[in-house]
Amino acid sequence: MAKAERIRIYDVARVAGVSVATASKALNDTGRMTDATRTRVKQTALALGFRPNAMARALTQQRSFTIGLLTNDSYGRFTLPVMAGINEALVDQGVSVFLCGIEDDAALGKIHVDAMLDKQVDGIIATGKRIDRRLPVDLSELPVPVVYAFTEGPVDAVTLVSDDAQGAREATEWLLGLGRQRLVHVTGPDSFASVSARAGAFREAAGAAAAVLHGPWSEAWGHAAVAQLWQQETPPDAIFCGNDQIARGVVDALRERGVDVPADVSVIGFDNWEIVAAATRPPLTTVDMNLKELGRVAGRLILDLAEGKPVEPGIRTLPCKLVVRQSCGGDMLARPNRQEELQGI
Amino acid sequence: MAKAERIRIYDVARVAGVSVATASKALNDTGRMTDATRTRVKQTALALGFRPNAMARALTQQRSFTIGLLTNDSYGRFTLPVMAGINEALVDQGVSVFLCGIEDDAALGKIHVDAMLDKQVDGIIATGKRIDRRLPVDLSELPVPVVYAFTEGPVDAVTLVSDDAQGAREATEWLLGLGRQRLVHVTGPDSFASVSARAGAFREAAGAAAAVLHGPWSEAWGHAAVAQLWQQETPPDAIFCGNDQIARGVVDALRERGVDVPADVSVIGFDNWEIVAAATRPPLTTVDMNLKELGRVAGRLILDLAEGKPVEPGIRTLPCKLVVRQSCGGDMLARPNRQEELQGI
DNA sequence: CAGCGATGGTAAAACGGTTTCTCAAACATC
DNA sequence: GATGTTTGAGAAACCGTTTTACCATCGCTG
Repeated sequence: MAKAERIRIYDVARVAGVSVATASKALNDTGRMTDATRTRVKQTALALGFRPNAMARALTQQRSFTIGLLTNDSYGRFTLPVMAGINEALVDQGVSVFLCGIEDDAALGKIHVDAMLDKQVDGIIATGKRIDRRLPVDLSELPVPVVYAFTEGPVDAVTLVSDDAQGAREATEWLLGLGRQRLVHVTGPDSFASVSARAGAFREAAGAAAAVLHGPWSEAWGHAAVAQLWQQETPPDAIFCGNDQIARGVVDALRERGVDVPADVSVIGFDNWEIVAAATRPPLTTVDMNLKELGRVAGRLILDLAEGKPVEPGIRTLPCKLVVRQSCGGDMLARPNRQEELQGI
Repeated sequence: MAKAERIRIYDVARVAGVSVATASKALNDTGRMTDATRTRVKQTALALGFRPNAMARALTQQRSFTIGLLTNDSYGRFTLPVMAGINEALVDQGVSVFLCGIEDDAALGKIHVDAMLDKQVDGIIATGKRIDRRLPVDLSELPVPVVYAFTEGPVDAVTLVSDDAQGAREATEWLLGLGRQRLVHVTGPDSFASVSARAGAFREAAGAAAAVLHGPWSEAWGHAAVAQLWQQETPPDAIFCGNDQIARGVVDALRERGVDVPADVSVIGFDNWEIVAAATRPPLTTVDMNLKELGRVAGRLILDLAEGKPVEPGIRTLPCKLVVRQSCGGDMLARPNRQEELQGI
């Protein structure tokens, strides 16, 4: 903890033999001066190891280069990829991110939002664990821009979601393309908007008769669903699951029954939660919601908003991507961009 | 986005009929004035919804009420609980946390640390995914205090770790207490310090002859270990695993073999990574490293340091706690504080 | 050579608070 | 009633930048 006296712009100016004003302009590439002066100032700043005090700068510029990320997703399963994307988009702009987990506690939410505003964040990104629920805080009358990513916001807000329907369609078509005929969709509670969206797309692609089974978002439900399905005379030859945990349960249950995945049955998951998808035997083919990209876009949007650039309000939908592993079988070479997908693992 | 003009202390002063200086002192409970004046100022501030600009305040006070959290744990498995604890400790002090994931990228680490310093953080907490590895950045000569939590730091630093040996001992003794006789420890690579610490404690408690098997930190290794162990004439009746993923693999492999958990074999995991531990069938009894508490302590320490209070350098070790679920069997009632443990799930 | 527009630079005023210093009035002391 | 001593409050300096306004100097033109 060497309490090295921090260098101020005043020091740079003195050493370079100019006024503070000139130093500031030199370093920010603004104002007019000879090239000689500008480079001289820059060099001394570099030599002295000068780093401007972001607080002082924020005070005049009305820009703190700081944003807040609000989430109620305590496992970080959705938030962390989003956060990674945000950081990726903002780090070279020198923007830092306050992360606040607020669970579903409105009071805690208010405290954190107030703290963020006090600290003059340039914007707030709201995110969560569910696309059709709101955070327990009202962000609609804030003095800073807000972007909703993977969580519901007011109708006129800037919102980012992943394309559940398209993801489900791709998964279903992939199964059909493998020659599977009896498709079933085992998914979460139908109170979730994502569930209906995915189920709808599944039915459209697989035929209206194709069964959709609802249950909790758990491995246990995957087991139960298999038990139920294998009571029927002709069990399915392909199961598209609403998330990776259900898919894992399904795969495990099938193995216990002696049903071969992927030889007898193809299974596809949803989320590409690597820790589950990769540990399943065989590793899960699954739909990736591209949350990192979603985070990147959110970061860029909040930046644009902070800079006053015009941003069209409304819902932006980002495509999902099928990540092919080994739970479906079939001819992987048929897939044109297979290399890339395998790398995405 | 109602761009409501933010109220400044100037406005409060004017409305309350005092000078800015008096207003400031009134609100901060400093200086001398009649109680009447003080409360009048406070009331007007409240009525106007005044919130001080944290940047401006930081500039004079040399305190930003902001800290940085640096991590290379991209899954957030260890970082999120730590972060939750930190937040819990700091939120009522009005401190916000910059979260920066730096992977193992030294350049990225430097960028983020510099950004934090520019933003005048009051301190930095370093954390990671491994207790015996350092982050790829040197934090030893920083102008702000640093606390290392669940990651290695310089010898004279303030460091927080969980008590691997004690956790392993408790797990082992629990198995012995259930009457198990042939204990085996299936764990991670012995290049990990935690692995040796736990293995050492295991051997001490279970007898020097008790076997310790090393492998990767994966479910697959759990399966492999069981295959290996059940080749022997007398397989173990209790398996203590180095993490929950291995334990999950072990439990699954045993079920596939028709070995009953917990009737025939007791299994204990490590980490209490709920998403794995609770989904295992039966749910895993496992050692919780109390990372949230670790975060709380880290938060308090960094605050003390920031306020200049004396903090003894050195390694602080926090106890682990056994979380009892159903993978061990035995008389759960025997455990005195069982209720509490079950709630901890 | 007076007049004028660039050019290169500086002094000073923000930004929004806190803190130190100063001072008049009220009060106590002798 | 003259002389300290509190007490309450305000003026001004400060924190470290950016930005505005201003001012020399210079080269050019007519």
